[in-house]
Amino acid sequence: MSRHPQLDLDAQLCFPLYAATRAVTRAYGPLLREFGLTYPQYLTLLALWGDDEPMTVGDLGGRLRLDSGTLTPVIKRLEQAGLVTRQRDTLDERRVLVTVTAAGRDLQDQVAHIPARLVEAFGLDEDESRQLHRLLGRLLDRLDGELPESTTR
Amino acid sequence: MSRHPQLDLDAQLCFPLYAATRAVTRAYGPLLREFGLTYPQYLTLLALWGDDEPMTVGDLGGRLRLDSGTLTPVIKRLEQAGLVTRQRDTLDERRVLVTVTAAGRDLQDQVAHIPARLVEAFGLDEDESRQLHRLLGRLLDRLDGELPESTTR
DNA sequence: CGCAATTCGATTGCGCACAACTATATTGAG
DNA sequence: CTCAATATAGTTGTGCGCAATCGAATTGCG
Repeated sequence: MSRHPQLDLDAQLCFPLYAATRAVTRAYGPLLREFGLTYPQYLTLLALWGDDEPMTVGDLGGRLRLDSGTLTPVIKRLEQAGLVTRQRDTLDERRVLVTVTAAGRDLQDQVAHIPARLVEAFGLDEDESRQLHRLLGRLLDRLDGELPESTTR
Repeated sequence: MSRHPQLDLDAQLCFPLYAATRAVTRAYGPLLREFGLTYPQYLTLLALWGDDEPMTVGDLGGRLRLDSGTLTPVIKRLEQAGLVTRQRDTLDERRVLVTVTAAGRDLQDQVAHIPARLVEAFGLDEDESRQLHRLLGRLLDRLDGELPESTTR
């Protein structure tokens, strides 16, 4: 055993959080695969569907808390799949505007059943889900809150 | 806005979970970097410190819920850093035994202060931490429980 | 206006995750 | 004992995450 009880894997929050996230991502895998999507691609679409378009790469990054190094290739794959378009903003050539295509909008209806499937797989009752959601929100606010949380929302 | 309210990013558990995990990993980054470790490498050491050695690659995978495709390169980097050794089990040549070196054991004392630093950064009180831990545990049990949870624990 | 500072996105490099597959070793049925 | 089935780690290929850097566009100070 470890010389320091606080170093025990299961005694901390970090490992259960890490393992649970990967388990959830794995649970989404087969459902999203049906539509040729990965989990980060799906989240990117959720962000686009839930905001006014077009969004810039920076807007998406602020929403998803991902930088351009991660997002650029993800968006390019969504573009390749015909779900979004990318175009330089003519008013500010530094920006790239991301817009959902008709096919991308249609996908909303096809994936709309997925969240309920996952909630079922999670096996938490409504009260537990709400608590977990609240605690994760507090954690996020505390850890990411000091960052330049975009004022575009 | 989305045509389906259940597709809203923040209304679900999946995105807060995903974002919180990345925020926590980022929070560990600078603290672990001081010792030349990444977060998965740190978790791998925690698993080794917390169990009887030597552990096989499969044992580690069962503990961390990672497969050999992920663990093999992680362990090789820990070996490169002089923190663990790898050797074939002479009794069963399929297995690889991972053992912590003296330097690896010494690292325990140096990182022992890190969990408390993170707990502080999380900004959750004791009760909230316990609740979050419990809920994540339930989620993990439910999602990973059906897998061949190794009997070596 | 002129030019330094800033913004924005893309690029590069590294290290995970994981699926799919391979090679080798062990086990077990007949 | 033989050989098919299984167990185990490693390899390969794809797709994130993120730090660091770059190049181009924009802004703002003097």
